[in-house]
Amino acid sequence: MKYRESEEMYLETILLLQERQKEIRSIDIANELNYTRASVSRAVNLLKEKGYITIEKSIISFTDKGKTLAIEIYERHEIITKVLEKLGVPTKEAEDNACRIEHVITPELLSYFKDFLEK
Amino acid sequence: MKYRESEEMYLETILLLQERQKEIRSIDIANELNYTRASVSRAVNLLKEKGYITIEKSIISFTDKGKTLAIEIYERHEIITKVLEKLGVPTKEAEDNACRIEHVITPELLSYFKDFLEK
DNA sequence: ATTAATTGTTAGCATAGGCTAACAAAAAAG
DNA sequence: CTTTTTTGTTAGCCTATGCTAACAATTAAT
Repeated sequence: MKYRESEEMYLETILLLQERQKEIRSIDIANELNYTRASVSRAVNLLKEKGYITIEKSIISFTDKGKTLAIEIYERHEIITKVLEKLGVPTKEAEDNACRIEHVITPELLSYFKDFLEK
Repeated sequence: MKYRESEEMYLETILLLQERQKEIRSIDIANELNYTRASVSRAVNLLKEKGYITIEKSIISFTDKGKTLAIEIYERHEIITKVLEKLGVPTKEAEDNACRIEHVITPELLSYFKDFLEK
């Protein structure tokens, strides 16, 4: 089973929100992802238990481990988007699909994508 | 939620098996996907209920609807594989990732992929 | 400071889709 | 034609992850 997707989306969303606001709470994530507060509440607690984030007075922050992972996911996203754009896919469509593809590709394919972008 | 993936894998597997043998039973799918007979038993019954296959004396056959869908999925797979190969990804890796990507991309992206292959 | 609004949490439901265990039916072997 | 092996099915467990409903805690407004 691969239930990685949801976790990755949460981490990525937190990273994204960090670029717009300094303090992030569950409600921000809920609004961004269009999930209920209840769903987000549970999810962030799982992220906390896994050591990806800390929560102090409802303010969510990455741990080093979490930040590293989030950045990795985001880079994956960017690389895929760029590759798709190079194939002639309009930005919106590329972004959209990168979001879906980023959770499933192998590290090897990602390497080939990097190679492709470099030449 | 998108629980499409599993269903698509089953349909695709049945199509694949049809190219190697004329009669397909649950056990063949189980062997191919490395699932238990129990899991496959339930899954094929769901496919039957959805009108994608028929089961007569354990022999599984596509309905027209199911066959059409399976072929569509398979074509998606092929197109993605070809695109990846054109980017310099070795066949095995391309196949592997096509298998993962085919369940998540939008129809629009698929169109762009087709365009890309045609020029 | 009370009241009202906004956030967060908890409990519990639902579904998809794997699994094991136990049993039933069908096919193969003797 | 029994016995053994192979298949198929059923029941029920488990996890991830969405949801609603109800309640708690915090923040903002009067």
